[in-house]
Amino acid sequence: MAHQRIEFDRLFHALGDPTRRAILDALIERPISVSKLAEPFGVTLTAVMQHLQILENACLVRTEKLGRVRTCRLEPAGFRALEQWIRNHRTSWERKLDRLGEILDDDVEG
Amino acid sequence: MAHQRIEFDRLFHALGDPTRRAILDALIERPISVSKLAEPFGVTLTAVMQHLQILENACLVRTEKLGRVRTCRLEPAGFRALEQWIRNHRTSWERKLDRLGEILDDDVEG
DNA sequence: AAAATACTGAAGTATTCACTTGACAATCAC
DNA sequence: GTGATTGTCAAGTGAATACTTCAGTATTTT
Repeated sequence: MAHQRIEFDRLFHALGDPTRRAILDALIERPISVSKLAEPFGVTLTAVMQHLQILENACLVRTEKLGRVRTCRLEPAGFRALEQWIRNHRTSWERKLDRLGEILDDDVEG
Repeated sequence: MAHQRIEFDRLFHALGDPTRRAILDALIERPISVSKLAEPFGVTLTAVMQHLQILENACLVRTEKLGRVRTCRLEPAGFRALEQWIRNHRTSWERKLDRLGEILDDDVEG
């Protein structure tokens, strides 16, 4: 499924940037405007807007403009997709990884 | 923790490429050599080597050279880190996301 | 209406990315 | 040994990325 692949490309790419993960952490607290969001990071409003667009494309953030203020909040879809991706892969990995874990237990601890 | 941040940068960046995710899927089946791994993808050996290095840096893959053959296999650490990241964030998200879910159930506007 | 606020759009820049080519080991098969 | 196989290294290319600046456009506020 090519469409799914692109979705995960966008999702993982979005999460691969520390500023964007920090934006998500900020949005956990509460929905806030773009400029409030930009304050803590040492970057321009424009840069934050660009990050937000990437986060929106990854379905991790949703924004809504009321008057002149654009309010940003978390969007469940992206997180759910990520969890599902892991769940799907964990099933197949577990077999191999747990077996590998046993092997590793012989050499290393932890 | 700056070190942790870099670790997740590498992890998510590694997962953000479809070829690298396909490499991981291939390695679920069994450990294989670099050239066997390269076959299905329409890219050069060198390209696959570069992907492997990124996957190794993300602790998603481990490789070992015996004779002239380098064998690649899954490495648990990266996957475990990813699961932990989600677990850590899910705790804080759940409150907001579940509440958001309820709100969305009430007033879905197009 | 004039000024301040909050964002938007276009364009530019330096860096990183995914990939290639081509020359060079190292190792195995004969 | 010779030659095929398997991988490695260095350098280059075109596209994407993260960021900037600066000139707008709406929307309050006064």
